[in-house]
Amino acid sequence: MSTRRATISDVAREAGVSPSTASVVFSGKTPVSDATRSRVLDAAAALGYTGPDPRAASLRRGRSGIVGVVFEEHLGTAFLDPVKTLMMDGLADAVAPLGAGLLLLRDQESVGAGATLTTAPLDAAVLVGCSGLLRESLAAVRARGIPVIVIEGDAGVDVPRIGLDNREAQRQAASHLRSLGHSRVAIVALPIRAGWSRDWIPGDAEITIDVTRERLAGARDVYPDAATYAAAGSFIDEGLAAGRAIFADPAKRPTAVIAQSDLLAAGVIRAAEEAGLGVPQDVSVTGFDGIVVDGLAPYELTTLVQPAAEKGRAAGEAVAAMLDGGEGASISFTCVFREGNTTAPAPAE
Amino acid sequence: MSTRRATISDVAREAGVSPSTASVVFSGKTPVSDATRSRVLDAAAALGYTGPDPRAASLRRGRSGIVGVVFEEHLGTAFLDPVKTLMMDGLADAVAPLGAGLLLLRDQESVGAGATLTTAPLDAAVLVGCSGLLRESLAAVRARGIPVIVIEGDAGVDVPRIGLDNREAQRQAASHLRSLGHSRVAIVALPIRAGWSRDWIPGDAEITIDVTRERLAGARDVYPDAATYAAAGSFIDEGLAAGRAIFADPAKRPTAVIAQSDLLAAGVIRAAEEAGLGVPQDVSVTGFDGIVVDGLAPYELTTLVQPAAEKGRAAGEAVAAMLDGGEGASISFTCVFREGNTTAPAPAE
DNA sequence: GAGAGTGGTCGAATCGATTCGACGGAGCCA
DNA sequence: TGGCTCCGTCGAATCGATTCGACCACTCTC
Repeated sequence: MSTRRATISDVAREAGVSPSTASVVFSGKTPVSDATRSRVLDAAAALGYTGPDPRAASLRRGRSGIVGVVFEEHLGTAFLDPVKTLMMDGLADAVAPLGAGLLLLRDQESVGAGATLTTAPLDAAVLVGCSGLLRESLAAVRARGIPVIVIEGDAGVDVPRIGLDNREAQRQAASHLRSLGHSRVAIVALPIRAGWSRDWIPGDAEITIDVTRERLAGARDVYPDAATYAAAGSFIDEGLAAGRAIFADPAKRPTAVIAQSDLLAAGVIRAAEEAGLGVPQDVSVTGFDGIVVDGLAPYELTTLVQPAAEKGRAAGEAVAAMLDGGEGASISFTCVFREGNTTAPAPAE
Repeated sequence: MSTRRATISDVAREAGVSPSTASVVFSGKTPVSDATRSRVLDAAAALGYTGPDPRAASLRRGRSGIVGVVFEEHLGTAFLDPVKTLMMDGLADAVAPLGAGLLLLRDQESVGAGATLTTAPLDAAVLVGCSGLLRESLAAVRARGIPVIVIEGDAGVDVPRIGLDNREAQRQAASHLRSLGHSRVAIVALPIRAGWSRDWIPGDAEITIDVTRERLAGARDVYPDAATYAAAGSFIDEGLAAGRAIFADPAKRPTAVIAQSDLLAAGVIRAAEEAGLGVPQDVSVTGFDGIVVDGLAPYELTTLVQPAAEKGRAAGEAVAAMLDGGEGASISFTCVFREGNTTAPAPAE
């Protein structure tokens, strides 16, 4: 049938009230008498009206109930990272009270591609990282008065950000190793730039990914000359490959490895086992993130626990505050050092 | 300043054209002379107009460019599952040409919670699984004429679904084991219902989760009496726990284990190693999903490769078709058996 | 009994853009 | 030069709901 769907005016007419009253019955913003309410509800049922059209409502109220989350990488890749997953979780929790949902957006603006920062009906946007590509659409979004916040990235001075004390935290782990007497230490870093393939990097390599750079700086604050191998991503298999490279030459084996993520650390541990090295007797390994690494038992990583879910939650709360007309404040989170059973005093020479 | 943001009418006035013409400049739906176009664009720039308001546009066009993805579980949990992640990826790809994005929705309708199926401006909805809870909101959504499709679940006869030949596929794996001469076989199943804690289950246990039931049926088609241990989720650690339970009694050790997911299988393999059993010499293990299990090398699971990304893509395409006025058709995908190095002939007694 | 307060309902304006048929003028061919 | 087509622009209606002040009929209170 070609009869178009019922609108709230139809319902109002059917119930013999004005559209405004009918609207109020559904939104509950104003008291309505029980008699009226049930008349309207009955009329709605009779007409098959299932509530106000969200599109029209969002136009009128100026709110869509949608918070965009923008990732730099392919969606599938983003969710492979447990830290991001946790963060999303916290974010989802924090925006729920706003009655908002999370819209997944990709950073790329390729032609004919999906919803973008500029075309989606967003109330706010949360950037996870921030590449150059993003910058221009960002301007448009901000011009429109949409609150923007960035997690682990830099989107310009006036965009509030949620950060982490990466350098300080990593320094803590390194200090821990030094206090255990380790002097020959290797570092397994995260990728140093987009599209990076695993390899050793020189001490003065240019590093465009903030997290990598900061954590590396922290490690080098303690071990300025530590050999560094940068992986192609945060995966156990990458850590394994890095570990193999590191333990390849028995003569140059370090007594400790600082990995920039727990997954990398897990791989390094496996490589150590492969090489016949005991963890932590022969080699100590530290991670970063404090996530649960599935399948790592019985090891418990010595690592830096970062409040991943909290970061997401904080972003959500900042968004809420900005939507309320407040100022978005930058927040920096602190990692907590957690000693597991993967670090021990350096073996006697 | 309290000057409200510029609208397209403001731009039109500034440029000395009608609003309709200005609109057309931005949408590109109708040819416009170059002179007019640049006048409008200049006016827009002068006024700081950054393009049509998506809210208003979506009201008028009747499309929001948003496809809702509804999960049964907590978001964080959903993304822990590599199969779902892949599926999301495929889905994202398939809806991109529609100019649509993915809105994450949770199944729960708790009070004051976030965006819901009924309050979000959706063009279509994709359900991942379908619990009872969902059913009612589903009715409202469908009444509104929004296409709905379900992946791995049952939302009623008239909701098209994307399925998998779980039973047939699992039977294939079991047959493979039988052809290798295995007769003492154990099964490690996925959870049999929501909130399940790992434990052995009797042969006649009631199973409310479709995937689990179907795969189990496939395995039992070949090994009707196989002891079955149901895990609490699809994780390596769960597989490890299950494996320990299975290999606990040396007298009753099976020579093969059918795991309902690759992650479970990985855990089982680890448990076997722990128990001093070689894989595949002493015990064969099969998985299900065909994902890349990070850190499982050098093993290559004998498993059933399911087209996870394809499922998502198919869902997206079905949505596109339905949005085009077509009928949404149910599709069933087929798994491909892949022999790795985790199965071998049964050891001699 | 008059004035103040109150709970509920109504009207009308508004949110901002899109779309479709109409229309005016320019170019083309005979 | 007259009729015809085609292109670009314009007007006006429309998408569906929300909101705010006005208003009305009562009920308290003194």
